[in-house]
Amino acid sequence: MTATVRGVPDTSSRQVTITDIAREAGVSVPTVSRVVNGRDDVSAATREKVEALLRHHGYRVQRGPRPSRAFLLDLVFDDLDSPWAVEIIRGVEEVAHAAGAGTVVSAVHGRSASAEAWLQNLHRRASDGVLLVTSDLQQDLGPVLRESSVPLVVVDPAGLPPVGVPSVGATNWAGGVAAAEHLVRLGHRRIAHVGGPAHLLCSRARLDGHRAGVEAAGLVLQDELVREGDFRQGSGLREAQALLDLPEPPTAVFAASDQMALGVYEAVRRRGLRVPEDLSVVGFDDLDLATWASPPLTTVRQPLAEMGAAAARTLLDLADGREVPHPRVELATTLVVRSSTAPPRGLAASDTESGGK
Amino acid sequence: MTATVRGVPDTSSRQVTITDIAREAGVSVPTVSRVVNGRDDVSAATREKVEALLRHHGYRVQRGPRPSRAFLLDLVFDDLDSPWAVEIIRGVEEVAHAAGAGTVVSAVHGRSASAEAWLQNLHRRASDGVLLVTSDLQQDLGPVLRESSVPLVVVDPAGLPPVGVPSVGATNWAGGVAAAEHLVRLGHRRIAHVGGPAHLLCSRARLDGHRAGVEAAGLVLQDELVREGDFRQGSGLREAQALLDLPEPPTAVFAASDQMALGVYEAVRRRGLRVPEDLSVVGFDDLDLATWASPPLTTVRQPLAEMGAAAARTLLDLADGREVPHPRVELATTLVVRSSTAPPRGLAASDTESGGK
DNA sequence: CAGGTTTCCGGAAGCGTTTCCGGAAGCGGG
DNA sequence: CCCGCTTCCGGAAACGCTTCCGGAAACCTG
Repeated sequence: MTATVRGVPDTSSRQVTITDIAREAGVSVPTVSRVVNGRDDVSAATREKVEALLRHHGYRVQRGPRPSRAFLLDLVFDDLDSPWAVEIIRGVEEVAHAAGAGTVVSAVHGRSASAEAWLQNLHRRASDGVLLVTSDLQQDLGPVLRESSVPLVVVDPAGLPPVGVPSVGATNWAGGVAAAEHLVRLGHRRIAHVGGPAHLLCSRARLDGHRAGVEAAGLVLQDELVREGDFRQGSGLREAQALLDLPEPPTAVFAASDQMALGVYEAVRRRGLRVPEDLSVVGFDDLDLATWASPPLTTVRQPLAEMGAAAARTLLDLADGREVPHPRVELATTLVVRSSTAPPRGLAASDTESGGK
Repeated sequence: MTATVRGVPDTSSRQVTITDIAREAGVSVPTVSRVVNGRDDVSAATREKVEALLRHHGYRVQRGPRPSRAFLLDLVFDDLDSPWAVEIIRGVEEVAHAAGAGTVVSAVHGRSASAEAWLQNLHRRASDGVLLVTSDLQQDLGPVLRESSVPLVVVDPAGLPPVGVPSVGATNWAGGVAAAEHLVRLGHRRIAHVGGPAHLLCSRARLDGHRAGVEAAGLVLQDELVREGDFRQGSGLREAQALLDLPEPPTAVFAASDQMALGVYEAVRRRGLRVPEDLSVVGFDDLDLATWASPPLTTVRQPLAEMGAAAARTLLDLADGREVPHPRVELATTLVVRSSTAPPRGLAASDTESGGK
């Protein structure tokens, strides 16, 4: 099968118009127009005939009025390098699909350079709205999008979203509290934090929650136990190694993402230690991989798909010119206890809280 | 901040036209047209003035000629429930973005019911082409898409793609051989296979490769050691448990996906056994999670992003009416040795091949 | 300053499509 | 056979936009 394949079957000379179709079908131009637009005041016979020709010539409308809506939602990530993203995509896609809209996924790899070009594309395809996900660009793009009057919703805002821009997030702070409380109850006193980039709102909220949960038990979160990562596994490994090198290493680690938690696992493994016997680990997100890590990871569940879905619904409301009742939504996080947390070594399982899901 | 937000700022009465803008700006209609289309034969002052009005009124083209290309690529998955997908998306998005096109991601959850509706959407938005990923729908949709003359490329074909439809895959068979050879060289004799759904081409190829690799060493792959999963973790767990229950359990497992390999990990963990001491495990895909599993997973790398990119390039070629030189492409798989494979218990590390990455 | 070139813009014509309106059939009931 | 009604379709006009072309003004160049 070495035959090559041609893309457009009929590249005769010029795009066909309804005039051509009309002439060939022996009907008038308006009639063809009616068929194309699915009006019902055309006889079955005529419709059949015209439709056949339409299909045969691969007719595509090429001037006429543009539809008021493009039925496209733009979903913009900073990067597409994590299973994280697919959860959001799934939520958005489901809602968009139900509304007959397509989901355009893009990544503004890093810098505004490509963002400029991306904006042009956006404008050309007349997207109905933009969902911006945890992006540093939020600050740069926000105003531009605002001005171009494209509906905008921010998912998991990186900072305070501009006024008038609805956002959907999760209760990061509460999640941090829950994680800390869980570990405290197990008897841990030195609970380290491996956070995300400090300039992100969600990172700060998780850390503050952690601190609050610890302090509620009359403990303090020492500075040496707070490390900054970038949500990726590598940073979890790196920071966990630093923590284990401490003269008095922690007995538990709360990592601000599941991926970093896996990095912590690896640091533990490389030391010949074990989770949770030597170190308890709590993650954040509850991605698929949390269930299937060895051991299954205790983590703070963040309903990513639901967040995407909620954001998409809000965006569709905006695009339709409906009012958005709740410009700021935070969905609840919940602690999911699995097998990566246990009482610290040397402490009898007093009021044990570990165990299966 | 309880203020509601309105989507469309100016819903005065009627959509603004360039005629309105022209009148208000005190210029002619063609001039506004030129500004809108970014022509360069407009003075800076005039352009500025018109652009301001355009923005202010939120002008959107509403008739004129449609662009010949929509600059949209449709990327269709069966389901969006795996980190798998995001790799493909990334590859496609990169190429599409570079070509100024958007990537529309959708999931035809299961059945043709929604596929029908989806096709309608597709047609309405006049997508430039469709990338179909490992879908059972390939058979159903293929012909329909064919007739509607939408360029189509199949990624990781589920079966033999229809003639005339280019496809991009990976050398699944060779990957299976590599995995088996690696395990045989470590001294394994009973190497089980946990495969994907048998009706998928890639599943069959991986199993056949496994068999071939084993037989090349003068061994046979016994039927009891061949299990069928669905590429997801749960099935890996289930099938591995069945294998471990065998009177003479295998000393190594080749799972046809990384996710199933993690399921195998979990089965081993639940038995109180260890990887690789008690069971060597090889996966397939080399997703991110393979690197960060405990222990890091030896796996057959499948260049998913590159596959997506190659498919997208092919699709763009088709959409442009260029000829596609290679209707069928298979990208190379490579074995990545990490720490989940070792010689079987009771066998001295003869010609050891385990070790770090 | 004459002549040529470039820059910038408007009038007119044209694009493919839709909308409006009216007329020709077809049909059943008186 | 006529009447009113519906169904189906065509001519003409309108739609919003683009392209073509020519002319006025500004800007050089010697």
